[in-house]
Amino acid sequence: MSTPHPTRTEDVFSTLRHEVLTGQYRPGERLPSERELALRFETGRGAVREALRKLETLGLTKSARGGSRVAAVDEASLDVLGPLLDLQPVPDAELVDQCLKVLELLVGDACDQLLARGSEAGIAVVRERIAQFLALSAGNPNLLTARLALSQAMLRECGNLPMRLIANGLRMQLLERLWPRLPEPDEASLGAVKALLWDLDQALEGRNRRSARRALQALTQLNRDHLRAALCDAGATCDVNALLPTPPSRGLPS
Amino acid sequence: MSTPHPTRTEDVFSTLRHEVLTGQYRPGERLPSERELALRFETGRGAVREALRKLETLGLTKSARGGSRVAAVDEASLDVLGPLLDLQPVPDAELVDQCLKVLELLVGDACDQLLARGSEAGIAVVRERIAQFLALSAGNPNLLTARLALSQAMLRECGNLPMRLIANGLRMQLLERLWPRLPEPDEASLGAVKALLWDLDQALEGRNRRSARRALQALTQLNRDHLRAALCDAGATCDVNALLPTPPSRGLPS
DNA sequence: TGGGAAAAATTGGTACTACCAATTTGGACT
DNA sequence: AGTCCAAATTGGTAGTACCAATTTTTCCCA
Repeated sequence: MSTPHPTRTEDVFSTLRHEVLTGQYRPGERLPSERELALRFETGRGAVREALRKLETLGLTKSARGGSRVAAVDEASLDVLGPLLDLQPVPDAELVDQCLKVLELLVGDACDQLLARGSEAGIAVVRERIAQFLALSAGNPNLLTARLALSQAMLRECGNLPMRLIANGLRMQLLERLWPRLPEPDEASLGAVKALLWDLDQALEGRNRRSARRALQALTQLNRDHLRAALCDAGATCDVNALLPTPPSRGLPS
Repeated sequence: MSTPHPTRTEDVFSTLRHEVLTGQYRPGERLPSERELALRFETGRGAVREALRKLETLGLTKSARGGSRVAAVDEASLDVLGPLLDLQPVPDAELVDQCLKVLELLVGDACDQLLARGSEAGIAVVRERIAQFLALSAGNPNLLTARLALSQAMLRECGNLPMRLIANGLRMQLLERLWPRLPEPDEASLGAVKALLWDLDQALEGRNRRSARRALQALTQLNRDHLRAALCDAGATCDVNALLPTPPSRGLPS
């Protein structure tokens, strides 16, 4: 929003997206006509149309002859999460936590599937990632990258494509916004993480699904707590529902 | 694919999407120029550009001055799942099963969160949905709708927005393709479902998270088995990886 | 006065042209 | 071969014109 957008289409797109997400147009309401929008943004109708196609693909609007209408937010694509986090200067702690909860769920199940299928190669890959992380010392800038590579490997090796797509999408949108705010791990917490990772490694070696699950759970809980604290310190709000425009009144116009 | 697309943009979009998903362009490879595509589809460059914007929003391509390039499939949005299912006349049984597995995971956790938070109103809503289903008899065409309304209610009431977005997206894409193939529940299986739903209802009343979890798990397992059988009978393939174009060669061009 | 059908204005869909700026490509030169 | 520069290519934007579907308004008749 502060940086000038590289293209007019992107400008129109992100502005309209923001306006829809902030509820300036209520679900089912008509959007201004393309010609009006072109006039307002001082651009050609082509750029406006391209922006509308993008909104439509996100599931935020429906275009048809006679006019475009906005859709309810929870009918939208997962990809609106990022913009939703951008609505406030500091991402909403509750929403971030919900995302992490879903990620925890997915990674946990991925690990379970991995062990259940007994994919030797997959387990080996994941364990190698763990080893790579454990080899890093505090202050190493690659710590986060290594940590992410671990969960990514787990999701890849579990063989569940939808799971991978979801996790990738979530991670992308979160990372973009959270990277600068991620708490620098201090000695103590890094030690805790490493201990848990060591547990996880042992569980993987012993093909112990319950232990692995427990270690992963503790690991992500640690992450969630740290991140929530960091966000709240930064003055984050903590109420998802306040972000959403008008609770869907039953029976919106088709 | 069989039905003629309502607009030229949609035509170009779905055709290109199909070609990308079937691997006719390898990840990182350049797409034909907009002018070439316009020529090929016998349409104006505007329509082609709108289609490209949609592909870009899906995460399947990246456009920049100098040319558009296709991205790796697992960097795409969750919304490519539907088209991915369309690659074959009968949706791939394995992929569908993976989707259901994720849905099961989400609904299960939603139920857990619901009980954990002890939201009286939410629990009441869900129990009402259960009652509505139990009131229907075999052969009633609303059975499926009622069944879906149940899990939808659970996801809505659990208060986790990302979860709702994911589940909605998954369900939408699955339903569109699977609705005509959904197995008509016979007396016996309907009875089993109703018994499990009754269990679930009891668990909800008693705020018993473990029982609820178990009932839900059994319920979705039933669904998965039925659907997989139906798809395999219809001659579905059963190998997700065969669907994906070229396993991502490490280090694709930026 | 109310309802409904016809006419007018609006709107999205498509096509075509022209020009700019960034990138890519290919060849000339060192 | 390696480098650099210029030309061709490509995406981004602007503008116009027209069509077909939809919406809105108008007006007539019961």
